[in-house]
Amino acid sequence: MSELASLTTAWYDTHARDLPWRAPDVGAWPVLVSEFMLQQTPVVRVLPVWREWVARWPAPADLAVEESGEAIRAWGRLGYPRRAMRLHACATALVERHGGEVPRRLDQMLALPGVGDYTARAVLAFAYGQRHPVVDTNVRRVAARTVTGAPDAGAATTPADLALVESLLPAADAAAARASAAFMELGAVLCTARTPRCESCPLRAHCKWRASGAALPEGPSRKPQRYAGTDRQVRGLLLAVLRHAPGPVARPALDVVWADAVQRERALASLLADGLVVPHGERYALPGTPSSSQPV
DNA sequence: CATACGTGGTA
DNA sequence: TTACCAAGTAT
Repeated sequence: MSELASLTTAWYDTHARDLPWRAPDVGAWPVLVSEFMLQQTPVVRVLPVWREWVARWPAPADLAVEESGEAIRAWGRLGYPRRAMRLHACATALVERHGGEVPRRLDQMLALPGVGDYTARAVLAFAYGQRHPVVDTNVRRVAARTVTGAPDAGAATTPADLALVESLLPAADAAAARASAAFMELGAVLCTARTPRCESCPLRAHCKWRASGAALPEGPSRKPQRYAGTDRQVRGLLLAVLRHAPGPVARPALDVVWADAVQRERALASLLADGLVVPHGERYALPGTPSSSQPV
């Protein structure tokens, strides 16, 4: 089964995108930062923010001494700002538990805030060259199409997915880590969800899905992902106001972002519950924002 | 196991 | 223009 890995790795050797977190001298912390940012956010939007973060906070300890509100502000418009909070909490945990280093053990990685099955293995593979099944949406799609012939993977990552991908990896650590990057790249660049470029694929002669006609799914393969009118949108609007404010913000400045007061209050309450926003008397701010005598 | 959680580009 | 989709995690 290593045929798929060797073909994909050979393709990767000549076609990989030149992404900065893949440079050989990049440490485990910048790799970890990239993985947090890449959770559900496209590469092109991550690039500028990642550069800013690793220049500003080159080690976990540099971020850990900041207020979490600084992380939220620097997160910009990457989306899912809870990731910024978790990355800040992760930096703190790295300082407290691991001397400011990124650990090399899977169980220690999985115990970190915001680090799940994918991120833990991705960092160990890409930063430390370890052999782990690195299973993201790209890899699951590539495996589903080539191996099982399905047009897409199931809704969630299963232990069977991990086992299947693990069985595809070369035995040696470094080769396995490179194959993991190669499978992801293949899914991101060629074996895409909507417009696969099978003509250019190094696996075209081995792909069960292509052999059966490579038919794309009829309707939506996943549940519809609404945004307009949801609490998520309202949270985003509220947080955008606070990100751009120099200090605590009074109610009227928040009220203007959404007409429905019930939904607005619910969104603000959830931001407070998440710790993304903290009260300053009658006003609100990102965590760690100094109180100002000049109401905004 | 399903659901909540941002944002913007592309077809 | 609507709708899909993008290197997931926590609950």
